[in-house]
Amino acid sequence: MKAQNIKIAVDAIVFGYEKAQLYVLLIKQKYGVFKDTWSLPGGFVLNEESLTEAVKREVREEAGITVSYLEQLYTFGDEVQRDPRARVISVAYVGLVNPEKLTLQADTDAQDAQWFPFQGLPTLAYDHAKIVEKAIERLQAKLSYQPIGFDLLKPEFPFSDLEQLYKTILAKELERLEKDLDRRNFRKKILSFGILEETDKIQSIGSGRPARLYRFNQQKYKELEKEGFHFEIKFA
Amino acid sequence: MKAQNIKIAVDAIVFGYEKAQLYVLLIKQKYGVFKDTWSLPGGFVLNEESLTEAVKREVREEAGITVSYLEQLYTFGDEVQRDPRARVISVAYVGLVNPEKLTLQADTDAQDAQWFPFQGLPTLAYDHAKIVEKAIERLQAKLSYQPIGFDLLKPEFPFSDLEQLYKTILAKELERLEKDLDRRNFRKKILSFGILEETDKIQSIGSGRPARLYRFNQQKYKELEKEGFHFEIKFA
DNA sequence: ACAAAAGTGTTCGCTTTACACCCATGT
DNA sequence: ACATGGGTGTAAAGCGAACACTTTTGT
Repeated sequence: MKAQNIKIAVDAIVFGYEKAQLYVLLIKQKYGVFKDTWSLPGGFVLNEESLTEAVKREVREEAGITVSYLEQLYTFGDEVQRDPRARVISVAYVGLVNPEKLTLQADTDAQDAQWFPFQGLPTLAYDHAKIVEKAIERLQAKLSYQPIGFDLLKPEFPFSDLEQLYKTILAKELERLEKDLDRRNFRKKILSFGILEETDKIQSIGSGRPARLYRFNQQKYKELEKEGFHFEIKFA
Repeated sequence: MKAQNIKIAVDAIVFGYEKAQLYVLLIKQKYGVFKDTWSLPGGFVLNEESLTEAVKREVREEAGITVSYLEQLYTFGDEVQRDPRARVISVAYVGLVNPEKLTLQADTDAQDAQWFPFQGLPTLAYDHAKIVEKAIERLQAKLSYQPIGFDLLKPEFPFSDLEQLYKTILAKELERLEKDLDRRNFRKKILSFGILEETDKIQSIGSGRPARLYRFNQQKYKELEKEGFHFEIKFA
């Protein structure tokens, strides 16, 4: 039996959200067959680091960004051919960042990192299109049964932002079902969970009545979860 | 930068079900530090095979079994230390087999393969206990939103078998909620999906009224799925 | 005053739940 | 005849869906 000659890499698909737009972080490749092609941040795992460490390191090195949520997505092991001399297996992660980090510093190597609107991604290197597809499915699914939307918002946000986030990310789904999020029902539902606390801040943007800001209470959520509570927002 | 020295392996957690019992397939290790310890079937991925091929091959070689359902579970990459000379990353898969395959042939290397009742697993090698834990969570979760229970039953089965399967696998969950599956409601629900077809066979086992056999119509399910149908059985 | 966004309750229909008796066979 | 498991309907409650007007600010 020949010695195993497979390399292991990680790839990150990092989502950001701002002003009713979902963004994906991409890196321009500098070398190799895919030179000047956009790709997801990622790279080979070092011998001494864990997989999540590797992902975080790559995202930091390539874009100067720290994610606020990270979750393993899937391991793509059948077709990736990154390096002609060796087979590569890639463990893909989904990351979320809050809007403060959406502006990229031009430090380090970050010149070639850029946020792209999810609608309107360029052609991607390797099999990254497949990863993106799986990632958006996961994001959409998780949005309906886990409170991860908050990781894409500022720590304190008006209710309408949360609502708009759901509308944006689930747009395709809602369209297919010919449904729309009902503002009142959505708010009622979320508030009934008791995982949001209202701050005493009120924010006014342009015209219209100013909005009260809310904060997600992670701790409260974890408590409730232990008691058997399930976050769930349905669209049927 | 030192050359990457990480090996990639696959592990399979294969579930079987029979007579209100959930089983897990285990292999007795023949060599190494874990000699004579039970472990999940698995091993290193060959250079030329895909991950799923690797899993299927290992399960075949080590237990002479072919699974009827296979799904990637998770990639465990942070702590596995299988071989003292190299780090090992393991991609775990969940497999399901129907009851016909629950009797192991004594051919090939299968002498050291054995089905263990899920309640009552021995101490496992490596980090396999962690894999088992994640796998049962996945199995329980999927049971409620995907029609995978059928892969654990014979192609034609009485309704009570399906019901008992759910009761068995979700026992912990039902206990925690102090709920029980209602026979009538369960049946009504499942039948309302229109993914079961009744056969004209009637099966009599011991005493009691004989039961009509049903068959899962995979094709019908796929059609419905395309139209936006979601299989779902709740326990709240 | 008007435009723009935030905030708020009620009714209706459907889905889920709870619940008990008869049926067909083996012994 | 009795024991065993299979098969069936209905009523009440709870939840999700639909829906419109008032409030507060900017211009």
